[in-house]
Amino acid sequence: MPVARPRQPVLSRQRIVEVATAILDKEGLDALSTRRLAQELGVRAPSLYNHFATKDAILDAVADAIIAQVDLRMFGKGEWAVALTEWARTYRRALAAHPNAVPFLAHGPALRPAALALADAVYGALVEAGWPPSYATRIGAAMRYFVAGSSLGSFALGFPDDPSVYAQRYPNLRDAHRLRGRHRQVDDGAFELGLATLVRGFETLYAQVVDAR
Amino acid sequence: MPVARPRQPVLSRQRIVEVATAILDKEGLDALSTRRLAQELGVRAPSLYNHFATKDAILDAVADAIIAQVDLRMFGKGEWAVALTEWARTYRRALAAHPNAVPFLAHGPALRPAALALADAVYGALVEAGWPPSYATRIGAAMRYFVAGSSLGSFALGFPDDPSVYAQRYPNLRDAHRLRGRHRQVDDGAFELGLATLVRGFETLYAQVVDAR
DNA sequence: GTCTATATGATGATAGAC
DNA sequence: GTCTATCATCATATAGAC
Repeated sequence: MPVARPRQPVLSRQRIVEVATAILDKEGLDALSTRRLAQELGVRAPSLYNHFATKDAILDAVADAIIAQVDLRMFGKGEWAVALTEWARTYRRALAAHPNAVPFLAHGPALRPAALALADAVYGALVEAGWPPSYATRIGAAMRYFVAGSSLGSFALGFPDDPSVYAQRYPNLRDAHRLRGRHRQVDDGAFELGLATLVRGFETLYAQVVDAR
Repeated sequence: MPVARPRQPVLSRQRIVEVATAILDKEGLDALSTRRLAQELGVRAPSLYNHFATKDAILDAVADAIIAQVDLRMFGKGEWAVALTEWARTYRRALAAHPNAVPFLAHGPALRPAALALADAVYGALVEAGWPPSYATRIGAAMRYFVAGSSLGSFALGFPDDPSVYAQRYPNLRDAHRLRGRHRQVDDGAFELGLATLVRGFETLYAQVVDAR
C-alpha cells in the first residue's frame, strides 16, 4: 500500500514550535513528547526529525520564540528608568503567558538569538545612560530575578482556599483562603509594588553614583 | 530460596527524602525516578511504596524539608526591615542550594507544613509591625518573587564564555564572556543590590503609610 | 517491611520504504 | 519529507511470597 505523501509539506519549524508551545502551556513539560507533538500536528513522531535534530532543539526554539515576543523598542529613547519599567512589564507579560517555560528560560540566553538580543538591549541602554558596567550588570540581573520569579506561578493561587487549613495552626493566615478569589489583583499588585520600588531605588542610586560623578 | 529480609528496616521517610534530594540536586527532576531512588538506597523500587503512597508524595516531602531549613527566628524581635533582610538571605540560601526544586517550591505552600509556617511568620511579622494587610501581602509576594527568581539559576552562568558569540551581532555584550569567571560575585552582588533596594524602598513607604497614619 | 514478578504503557530515536 | 516498524529503555504501580 503506497504511503500517502502530501505535495505540500505539512510541517514547518514554525508550526512545530507553535504547537509545542501550546502543549507546554496547557499540560506542562512532561506532556511534551515527540509522539504527542506529532499527533497534534497530524503526523507521526519520526517526521519531526526532518526539521529538528533532537527534542532539545525543539525546546530551544520554543524558548527563543517566547523571548522574541518581548518588545525592546523602548530602549534608546527617553529616560532609562521609564524604559526599564516598560520593559519589565512586557517581559513579565511574555513569560507569565508561558509559566512552564520560565525555569528553562531563566537559565540564561545561551546561544538563542532573541535572548541575546534582549540582554544586549537592556545592558546597552543602562551603560548608554551612564551607569558603570558593574552596576548595569547587577541591575539587569536583579530585574531578571524579579520578573522571572513573578512569572513562575501565582503567589495567591499557592494558598489553599479551605479555611480549616489555617485555623489553629497558622493564625496569621486566617484570611489566606480568600487570596484565590482575587489572585489577579494580588499578583499584579505585588509585581507593580516591587517594580516601582526597584526602579525608584535605582533612580536614587543613579543620583549618587552617576550624577555626582 | 528465602528472601533476605533485614532485621532492622533499611528505609525510613527521612532517608528516602535525603537521597531523593541529593539526586534532584545532582541530576535534576528527570533523573529522580523510583527505580533510581531505590537503587541509591540499596533496595528495589516497590519498597518505597511502604513509606509513601505515590512518587508525588515523596516530592512534597522533599519540598517541605527544603523549606524547613529556612530560619524564621528573626521575626518577632527587632526591626521588621532588618528581619526581612535576614530572612531573605536565609530563604535564598535554602532555595539556591536546590535550584531544581525552585519551580516546584514557587507554586506556593499548598498543604506543606513548613511552607505554611514560613508564610505565617513573614505575614505575621509585617502586620505586627503595623503594615496594613494588603501591603503585608504584596510585600511578602514581591520578596518571594525576587528570592525565587534569584534561586532558579545563575544569571552569570547563562552567558556562553566564547567571545565570538557576541562579536559583531551583540556589541554591548562584548565582555559578557567574562561573566562566567566571576559568576558568584555577579549573582551575589545582584541579589544584595536588589534586596537592599527593595527593603530600603519599603522603609520609605512605611514612613508614608504607617508612621503618617 | 522488603522482596520477586509482573501489568501496562510511555519515551527518544533510527532504518529504510516510498 | 512522511511513512511503517522497531529498538532499547524507561516509567509508576500492584499482587502476593516470606
